[in-house]
Amino acid sequence: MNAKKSTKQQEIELRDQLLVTTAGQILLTEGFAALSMERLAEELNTAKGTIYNHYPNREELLLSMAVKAINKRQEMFDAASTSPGRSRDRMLAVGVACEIYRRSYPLHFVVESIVRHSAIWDRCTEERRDLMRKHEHRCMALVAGVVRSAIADGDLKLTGGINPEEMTLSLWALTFGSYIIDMTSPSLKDIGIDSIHRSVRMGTLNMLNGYNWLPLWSAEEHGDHLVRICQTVFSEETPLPHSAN
Amino acid sequence: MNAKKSTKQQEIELRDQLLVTTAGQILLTEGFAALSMERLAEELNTAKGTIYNHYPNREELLLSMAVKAINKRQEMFDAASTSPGRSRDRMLAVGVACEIYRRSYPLHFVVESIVRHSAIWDRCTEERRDLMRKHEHRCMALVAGVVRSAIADGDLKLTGGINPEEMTLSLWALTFGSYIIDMTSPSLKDIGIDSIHRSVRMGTLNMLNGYNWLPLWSAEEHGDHLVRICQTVFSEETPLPHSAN
DNA sequence: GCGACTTTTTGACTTTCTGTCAATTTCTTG
DNA sequence: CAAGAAATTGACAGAAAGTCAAAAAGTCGC
Repeated sequence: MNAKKSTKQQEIELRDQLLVTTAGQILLTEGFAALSMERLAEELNTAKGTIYNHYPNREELLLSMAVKAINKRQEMFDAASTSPGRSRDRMLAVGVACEIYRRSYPLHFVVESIVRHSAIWDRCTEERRDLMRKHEHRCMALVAGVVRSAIADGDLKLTGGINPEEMTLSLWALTFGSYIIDMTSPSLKDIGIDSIHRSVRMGTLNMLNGYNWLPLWSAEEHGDHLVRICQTVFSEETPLPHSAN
Repeated sequence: MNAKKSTKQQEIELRDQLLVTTAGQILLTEGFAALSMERLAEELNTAKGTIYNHYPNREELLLSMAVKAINKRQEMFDAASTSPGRSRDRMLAVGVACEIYRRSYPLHFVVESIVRHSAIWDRCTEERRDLMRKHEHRCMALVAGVVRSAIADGDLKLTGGINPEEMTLSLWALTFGSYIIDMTSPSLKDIGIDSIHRSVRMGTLNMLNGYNWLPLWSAEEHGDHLVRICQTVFSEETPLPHSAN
């Protein structure tokens, strides 16, 4: 066996990439219903059996896409949770990471949410599900770590019998829930919701202030810190469009 | 035509009820994948065509179940948003309504979330989708009304350019998102999340405190008010088990 | 309670997609 | 280049969706 991969191996890997990007394109432009293994085979000009050689079923293909997605998210959370400054700056950086992730990688978000459905999830191999769970727990742990560091620094005291993971969950729920509702309720604009992102920002800002996480910020201060973090921690990412929204 | 419905009409309505409850049972006990029109026909001892006489496809059946569910939710929101006391009590009552709804009507919640999927949603008639949207907007409007009354009473001032609907959305997102994550991430217990409901309660409590919604409450005060509201506004509903969680 | 008309039911049929697998082609390697 | 390994193929079986013409059941005026 060569140090370099054989021609055939390369070809297969190349096709795997093409498979994933094609699936992503179909998903984004034509929706979940349009994504069938038959369609993928046609699109790639191969037989259906070849597609099934790559992934044992449609669900596994989706989950493998989701693992790639959450991997990216974890990377961004990593950068956020180790960024410089006080604990509250790092927590804001996590929020910024979520917003950039949602804005810049819409397919990633769609895939992550599709894969949560039992109809999909239940049909995947335990192996890949475990991989997904590990990433998810790691993301959670990174954020919970920021909460813990805030407590250690004396910037935050949790009351009401809540623990750092539960607090992390409610932040995650607020963000994730907003995006899901936004994605699946196309008529939000009609009822006065201009920007889901502003709603999430203000929701988290006020939740953190409510938890008395020092230093307390006004909406203006929050906005200033947000811009700074975009420029420093995530300067290489696509900048947030309409920073004010 | 009689004032009373003919025997046949009654029979059909009866079967419709049976159809819906059977579908619900399958959904809860065996999951979405097990719910097929063929299976329903077998279960009701009729031909497939008869099932299609009731609903033109599986998706419409699900959406009709979702409309029933959101109808119940709207009823509960109605009771909450017109309950006596200051605005913050009413908002807490909405939170209590969500918790009771989630605990006492698990099928309702499952159906509401299933139906949000584009794979389902897109295949339903515009008519029924509109009905669903109307209910959803009505629920949102009820909660936003509580926010507006708080502003009118001088108990709340919104800053940061946010409007009542956006604030409502973030509360709804926190609650809905938590339940979704709880439902689809079976390993939450492993990472220190004992009670999703406590997490939601503390999250909303602190978000409202952060928005400076008067009167500000401690975790203890919040708990006291919660018990009171369960007993007064929702006394006829199944009481919350493990009130402390 | 009969005959004409309407409504409902039925299940065989078409379609669409999943997933399998034996035969065939292509690739690798000594 | 030959022989064994690996990948590809497409026909096939299976499952479920959704259709529809024929049959059965129900309704109603007389």
